[in-house]
Amino acid sequence: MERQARREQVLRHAKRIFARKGYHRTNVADIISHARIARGTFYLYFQNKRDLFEELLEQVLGEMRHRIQRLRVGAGEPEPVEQLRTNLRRVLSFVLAERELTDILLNHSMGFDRELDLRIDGFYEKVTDQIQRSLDLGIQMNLVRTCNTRAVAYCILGGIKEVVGQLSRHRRRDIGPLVEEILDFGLRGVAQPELLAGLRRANETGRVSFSPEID
Amino acid sequence: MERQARREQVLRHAKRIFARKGYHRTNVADIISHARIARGTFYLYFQNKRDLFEELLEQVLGEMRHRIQRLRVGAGEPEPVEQLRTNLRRVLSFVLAERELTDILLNHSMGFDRELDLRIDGFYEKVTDQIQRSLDLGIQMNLVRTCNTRAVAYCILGGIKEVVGQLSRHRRRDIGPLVEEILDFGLRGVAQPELLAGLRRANETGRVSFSPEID
Amino acid sequence: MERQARREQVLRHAKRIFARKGYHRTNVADIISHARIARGTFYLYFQNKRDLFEELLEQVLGEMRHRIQRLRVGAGEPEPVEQLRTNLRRVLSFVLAERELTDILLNHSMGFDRELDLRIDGFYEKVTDQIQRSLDLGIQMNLVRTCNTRAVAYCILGGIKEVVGQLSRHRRRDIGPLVEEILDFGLRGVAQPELLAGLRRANETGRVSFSPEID
Amino acid sequence: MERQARREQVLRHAKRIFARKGYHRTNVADIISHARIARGTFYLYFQNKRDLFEELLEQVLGEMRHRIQRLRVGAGEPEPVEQLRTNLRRVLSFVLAERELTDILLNHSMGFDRELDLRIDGFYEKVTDQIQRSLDLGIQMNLVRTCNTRAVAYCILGGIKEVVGQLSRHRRRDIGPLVEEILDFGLRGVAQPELLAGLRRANETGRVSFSPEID
DNA sequence: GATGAATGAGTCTTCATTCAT
DNA sequence: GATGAATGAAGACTCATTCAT
Repeated sequence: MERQARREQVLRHAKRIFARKGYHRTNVADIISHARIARGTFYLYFQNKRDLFEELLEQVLGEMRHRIQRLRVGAGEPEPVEQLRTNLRRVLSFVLAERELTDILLNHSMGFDRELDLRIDGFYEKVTDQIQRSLDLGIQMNLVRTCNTRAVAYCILGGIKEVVGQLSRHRRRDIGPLVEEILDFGLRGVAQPELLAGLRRANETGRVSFSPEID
Repeated sequence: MERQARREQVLRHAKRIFARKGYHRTNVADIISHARIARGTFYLYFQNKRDLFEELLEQVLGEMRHRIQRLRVGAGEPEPVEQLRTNLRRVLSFVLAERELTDILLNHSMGFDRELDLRIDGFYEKVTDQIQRSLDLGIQMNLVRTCNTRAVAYCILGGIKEVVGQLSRHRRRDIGPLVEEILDFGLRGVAQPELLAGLRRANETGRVSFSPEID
Repeated sequence: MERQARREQVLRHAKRIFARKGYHRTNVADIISHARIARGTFYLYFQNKRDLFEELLEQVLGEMRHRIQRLRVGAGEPEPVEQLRTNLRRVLSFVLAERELTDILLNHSMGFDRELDLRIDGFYEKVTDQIQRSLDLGIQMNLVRTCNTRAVAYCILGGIKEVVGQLSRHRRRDIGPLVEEILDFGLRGVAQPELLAGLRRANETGRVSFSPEID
Repeated sequence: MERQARREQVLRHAKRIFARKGYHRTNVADIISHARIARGTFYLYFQNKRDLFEELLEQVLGEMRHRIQRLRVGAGEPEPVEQLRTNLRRVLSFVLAERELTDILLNHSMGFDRELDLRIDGFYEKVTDQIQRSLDLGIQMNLVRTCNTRAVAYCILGGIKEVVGQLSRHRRRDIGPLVEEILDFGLRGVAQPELLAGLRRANETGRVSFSPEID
């Protein structure tokens, strides 16, 4: 367990430096000097620099995968919009809490090595799939207008990436309004026109909702 | 002229390699071996690798800046939506025509050196400003619903970046439907709810329009 | 301390090579192969080749500055001639002891880079000033004939440089007679004619002296 | 002859640049840009950079050899001191007239390649021999005191080199006094003590002389 | 002859990784 | 386990020289 603590100490420092300078401009000397360990010690805990980076990347991806949950339909499940909101909120919270980590994923994405690049690509591909499936489901449920769900999924993914990327770079405390803003924009973008009439921002809660009965 | 032709030959090859392998994994040896020139020849035309890359980057940014035009309001000017469509179409056409070049900007963005990173950031910042100003204008004209225009501008920018990024990587011939899809999504996301009733995709043209008279 | 020892090992080898081949014909490969260290190791101890050379140069200049002492006049101080003799002896001893080092200063002087060239120039300028001041003092004390002390100072400096340069290149054990020869030549060149009658080489000691009472 | 004119044009420019920056810091680009000829043209007139330099060096050495004439003893020949004076005057005149050329020899001496270095060494060796022979002759003629003529020859050579080196770097118009100063210093340094009484500087001419009849 | 684009050997420098202590 | 000195492969850049036009 001592070992694990040590690893984490180094990871903590490396994370900060990678976020600040990017993968290529960060060298092992930077990491060990900040972590206050010897050169050799570094290689006692990590196979190499790429390995350390991979681990950090896996942390972000893992946490992100965990926080982005597939929409569930069924009795007892929250409304779809509510599930989207929760997903978004979880993602943005993570960004806020681990700004450096997410900055690595979002602002220094790509250009490491073939395998890591593919892993990031794969992650985004998965998320896109999930968004697309949700849209397809929405169409089936007659909540979403018919559209090229792949293209729209990319739009949605991109929008979130961008907002999240900005969030990871700039100081910001309260994500609530931001979540609503994104959700609002996205939902309006895909909603069935018929539902749009009922879609408005409830003044009291500032929340987007499709539930006319709440209104 | 001879000189310029040579430069362009090298740029052409370098472009392809940068797009394929990214900035850091590409070395001068790669470039010269593909361009079939000697090491010294490279330095006859470019100060160094970074310089060559900067030139390519400037090509993309310059062309993009040129193709993204500010919305003009006034008699004789096309409808705002039409102007958006034209911008989008011009951007996507460029991506299709110069897939490798745009891939550099979109998929290998960031992590070069401080200055180039800033230049890319600056470009996106400018585009975001432009989107935001358009939204603000739209609100004034009562075409756009009130919203946090900065946040929404990021969503829109991100959506376009993502679609464009995908486009630069995958083969695709016809951008028409894609343009409409993005436009549709984005317009619905920001439009005044009152206008949404009149907004639909005309079956014949496949075009989004706010003009109820077309209907 | 280990570090310092290593540095000195490299300096020792570099010194020999610089002395043999000169600065420009010596490359880092030469140095590391003689010092039997790896390329990287070299840069562990020195920023670059120029840096290493600068250090050697500074060693010579420092030691030379240290060994050339300003003439002191006053009760209890040795006779001026004796002080000159001691200076000269100290300089020549150093040359003999550190033939390679002084060879660098004397036979490969100039042509490195602007800054190092200036440093050597500056050193010689300082020495010339010192010689000139001694001559001026000698004139005041009526030991030295009136003359253009600047020009004569250059003659003296040049004479010493040349002898010393030869000494650094050729094998020679005993500097005593050489010191006397230079001193004799120089003193006769500048002495007040009135004193010259009393100036002769004492047969027993082989030493030049202005002290008539010894006679 | 056209060819020769061209060569000299290039030599003239190269001379200036070599004098200013030294051999190693001067590159072919410098030379051709100043001489306003194409790269290839350079190699039409000179085998290579080293060759061009060698030619300049040979110019200085040749001219110097020519201006330094062996002392002649015999009826109808000028006095030895007068011959020394003439030699010195000729050397210094050349320095003044061809400052850049002599600067190359004197201030950037050594460190080119083995062969050129040896050639310069050889030149100085010859001059030293000549000085030594003159001293030996002087001893025979009872004009010069007994001394280590080799060592003294180096002193004299060095003195002249230094003065000449300074002269080549700094602006100076009138060499007359300088010649006398050096001559005075050198002659006093080696003269038979008996002659020193008669040696003084004639006020009117400023010239050193051993001729008591002038007095 | 003249040109200047092209060449590639030579050099320096960096930095991730290893290994003896 | 920890250390940090040592390594050497990898890569960038320069510049004297050649050669096709």
